Amino acid sequence: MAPGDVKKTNFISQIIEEDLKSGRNGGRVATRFPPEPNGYLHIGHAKAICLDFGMAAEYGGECHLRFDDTNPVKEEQEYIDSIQEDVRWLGFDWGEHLYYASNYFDQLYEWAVKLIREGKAYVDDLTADEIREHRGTLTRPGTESPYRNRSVEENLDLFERMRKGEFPDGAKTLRARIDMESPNLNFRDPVMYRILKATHHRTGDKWCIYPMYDWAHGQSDSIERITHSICTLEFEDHRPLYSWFIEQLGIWPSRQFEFARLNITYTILSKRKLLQLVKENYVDGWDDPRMPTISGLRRRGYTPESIRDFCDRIGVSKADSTVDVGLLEHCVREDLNKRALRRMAVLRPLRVVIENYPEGQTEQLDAVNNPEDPSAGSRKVPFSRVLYIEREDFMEEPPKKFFRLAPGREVRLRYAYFITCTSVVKNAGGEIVELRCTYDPATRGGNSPDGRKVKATIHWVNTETAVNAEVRLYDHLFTREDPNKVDSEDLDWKTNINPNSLEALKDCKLEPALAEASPGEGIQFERMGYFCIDSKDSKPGAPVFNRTVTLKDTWAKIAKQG
RNA sequence: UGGGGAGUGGUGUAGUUGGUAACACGCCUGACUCUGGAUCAGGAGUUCGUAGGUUCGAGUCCUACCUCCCCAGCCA
Repeated sequence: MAPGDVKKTNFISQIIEEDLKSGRNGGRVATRFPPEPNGYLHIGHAKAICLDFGMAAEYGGECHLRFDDTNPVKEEQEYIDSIQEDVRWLGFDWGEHLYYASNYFDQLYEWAVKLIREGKAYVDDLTADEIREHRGTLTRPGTESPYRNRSVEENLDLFERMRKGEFPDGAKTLRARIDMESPNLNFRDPVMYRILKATHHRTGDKWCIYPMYDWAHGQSDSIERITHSICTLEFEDHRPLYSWFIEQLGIWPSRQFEFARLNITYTILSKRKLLQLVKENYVDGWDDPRMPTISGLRRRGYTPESIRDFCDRIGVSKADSTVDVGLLEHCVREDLNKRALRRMAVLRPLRVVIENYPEGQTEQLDAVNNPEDPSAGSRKVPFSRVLYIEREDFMEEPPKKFFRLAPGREVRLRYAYFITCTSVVKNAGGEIVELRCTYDPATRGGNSPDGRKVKATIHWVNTETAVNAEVRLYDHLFTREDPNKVDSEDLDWKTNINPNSLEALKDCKLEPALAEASPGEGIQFERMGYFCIDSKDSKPGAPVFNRTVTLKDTWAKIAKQG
């Protein structure tokens, strides 16, 4: 945050401040980020992480990382590892506070027994289908299960035997005994435990009954003395149940607060759908640079700072909304502009021969590393008679607003010389294969002693010393602003996948200094955008670069308008 | 048709004792520039979902209505 900026507040921080003022939790603030380890974290989670950890940090509290691992059939160690890596990479530290809901299985079991003893929970023999039928509908009340009024002794015995594994999966459930006519469906005797004879990634085969979300989450918060349990809007209906369990148990009163989840244009943020993209090979994996996952953004070249800044700017509210993906892009540009070294790289090469430049001669020219940061210094760039320039920087018949190279026109080669195009060489197919130019030796370094101005400066790479590379250009993964919008019912969101979201250019020419680029380092290819080494596919001697984001491009805008 | 939420410029948000709406992104001008980048200066755009009401005065209070989102997993 720049000095002078006003600190951003949101309704959550206001609640915390009021609680602090009233001394509600003894002046203590504890939050938690509770991912289920069934997928990789994405930018939507980053919003939650920034909020959870951010609030704790702002008010001198603590934020726990707690894995909500109550469903062994969907959860894996791989996800636990990636989640920890991503949270750390984003810049947050949970210190000693790493927990698992599965740590509390024993306590949860005891509390369940307590509720059974008090007649507030019972073992139900209804099948899943029957439970659904008995639940009623949104407008019709449910009906009570015939097993609802079993004796405490019978319930205790049955529950114990459920735990011992005497019944097959799905044969019985433990349900809270609340109100089958409640207008809030969550109160119609919610299932607390189901039988699942699955090996848990942490508790192994110790358990064959596993707690449901509603029964596990609030109690876990309470055990950890979480003061502000922040979650997304779809859990609003669960809040009364969250509080009900805590109240019945008489345990420490954690409270839940809900905010609107993040949506971004041209982006899908649903773990289920992202998993589908991975499983069905629409992308290269969870960390495909086109994915909105933290690992995908990292591989794409986004910085943790830029993601945090983004989360800061979008704010926190309870209104459903969709953020323009352009804001995310703006955040990386702004961050990278300050720190990225500038380099020259020609993505779509066009040969240029400087006819009046001595054959066999090479000179080293000075080039600034970062105009935004004088301390970044400068480097030498080799120049000689035959060069590459960007194909799109030349037009044989330029429209009025095109300032770059054209027959008879003079432009500046960045940090080098003014050149003038004298002729165009084409192949049999009429395709331009080479440009013949002359240079003005007096403009060495890029300035003309006679004060002559030129309308454009273009980048270039010396042919003899060029490093060959593959460069991957990315576009939005979806063609529609709202990927979930389809024109007819028989189409699904996958029909909106952008077939051109990846363009791999294999014949790119880089200046020599780029041979030493290291992964994780954001680099600006002058006039083309910000790029970084691909952490997976790049090899020494065969570099692969990913385009993080383009530079703002006024010409592209003009060209598009026609 | 039950319950729970939300509606402020194109987008996201701020607006906390009611006093004629602000910030960011985007957009448009211009200046400057060896990146059509960056930077700087300026500009357009909202009357606050709708209709009433209270009040000298309402985005802020009241009433009614409209629209959108979420909930009928032994998922989280």
